[in-house]
Amino acid sequence: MSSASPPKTDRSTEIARSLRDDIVAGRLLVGDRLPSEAELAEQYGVSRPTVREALKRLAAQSLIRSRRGATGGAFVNHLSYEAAHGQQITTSTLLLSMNAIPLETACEARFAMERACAPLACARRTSAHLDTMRAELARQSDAQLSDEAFCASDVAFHRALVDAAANPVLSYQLAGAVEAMQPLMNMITFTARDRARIAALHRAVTDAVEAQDAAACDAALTALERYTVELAGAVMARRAAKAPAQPGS
Amino acid sequence: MSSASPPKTDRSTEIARSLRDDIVAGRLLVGDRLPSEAELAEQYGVSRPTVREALKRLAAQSLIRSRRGATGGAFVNHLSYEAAHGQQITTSTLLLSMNAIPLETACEARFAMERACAPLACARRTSAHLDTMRAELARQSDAQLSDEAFCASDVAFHRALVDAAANPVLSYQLAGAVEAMQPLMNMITFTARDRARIAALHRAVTDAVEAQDAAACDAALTALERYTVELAGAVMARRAAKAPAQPGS
DNA sequence: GGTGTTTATTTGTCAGACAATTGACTGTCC
DNA sequence: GGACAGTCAATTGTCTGACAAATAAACACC
Repeated sequence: MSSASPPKTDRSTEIARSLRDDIVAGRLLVGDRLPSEAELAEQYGVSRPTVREALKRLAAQSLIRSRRGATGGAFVNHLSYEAAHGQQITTSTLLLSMNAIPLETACEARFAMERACAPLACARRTSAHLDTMRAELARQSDAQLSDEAFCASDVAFHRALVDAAANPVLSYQLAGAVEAMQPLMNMITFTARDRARIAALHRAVTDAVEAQDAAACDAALTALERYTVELAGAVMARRAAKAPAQPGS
Repeated sequence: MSSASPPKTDRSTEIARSLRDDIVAGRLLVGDRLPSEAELAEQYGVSRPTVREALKRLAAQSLIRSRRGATGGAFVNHLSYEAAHGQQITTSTLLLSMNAIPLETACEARFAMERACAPLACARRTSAHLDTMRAELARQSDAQLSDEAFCASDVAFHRALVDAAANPVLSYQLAGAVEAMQPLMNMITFTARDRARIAALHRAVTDAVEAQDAAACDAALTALERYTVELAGAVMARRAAKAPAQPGS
């Protein structure tokens, strides 16, 4: 029953999964050195290029890092928040762009999670967080700011809010949600009035966090969500009006 | 300035990044076929194995899929929720296990996000969701259940709760948080009394969802979080007592 | 004892080859 | 003319063997 079935998957995929299981299950610990490519090739009964493809798969997920030289080899990576973060953003961005997700759905998810952070942020915010939020607020009032920079500032503002919750796991999760939406937001051209209103809502959030008023913060975020959806809806409607239903082929 | 600096990264890493950028930026759309490996090798001025390593990196992130045969090749993948999900779980699991995250922090993040789903779940739950939750509740009352199966049922219960919010983006995010914690929870041996109490709290959550009472649901989840942390804390303390501070090397 | 050099090990890359798979083309038979 | 089978070409999957580059340890030399 073991060798009867022709392997449906590639050898390199199998090997990668085998090694990944070893890492996830703790049979290979952080910092451990994997056998050399030649040894792995012999162990699995394949050639070195095949092993290398498997290792590259793991490297793509930041599970291992490779160094060459006498004491080189592949080492089990310490998955930092930063690396996890980066993958989270890539995955979330693609998920959003490839699945025709209504902006409303994405917004809802994002603000739901952000509201989850709010009580913690209110309880634990430091002056550093407040300073960051106020600094971004100031930038957002600058009429010279490009739309892209405005969106970037928006992201920075919300990141500061999330970080104020002082829970790295939450920060990591939210980073994906917030930053993945930036490309979507970048498609919006903001009028001066839009910006003023968004900044005002941001100010309400900041004030609530400073006052450690979780309920007010929640309300401000809810209002911000509603306005964001409204704005985006208007943009989409305008775009749809300009390029009406795909002409049939 | 272009060729002066010796490339610090591998060629295969560069190629992978180049192709990934093409995908993320939309220059390659879902379903598009990439050039064949031989063509890519020529384009980038490298050999085919190097191209293959790059492609394997992208495959590891579910960005492409490969098929062989006359019309085969590498195609830009449609990133399904399922695939994103799987990566999310792997990443989150590793992040939790490798960063010595206090269980309290992980719990806090998870329940914060789950509470974020609660109002939506209350508003939108269908009878199917309620049925699933009640079915898992029934399983959890079975004294014959192993600890692993109990944990698995716990995960299934919370997944049903999250899915009831009817927001796929939220489901995808939460799946990582909930399932990544399962290995941690599996380390806990539950007494009959623990199980009874957890089941009771689950019942309270279910009743609140059925009654569409968001406040009660929030309260029940908060109580559940507190009890989970308490339980885990007791386990950790017992373990620490048995194996006191690492003896110096 | 300190310093510079050699050397062994390991990854990164290349070239060429063959097997396996799969769709498309083609020719035959009804 | 149409259905069916065989052949073919394109492409990925894998192997072999080789060389280059990096790197730390061992070693020779002063």
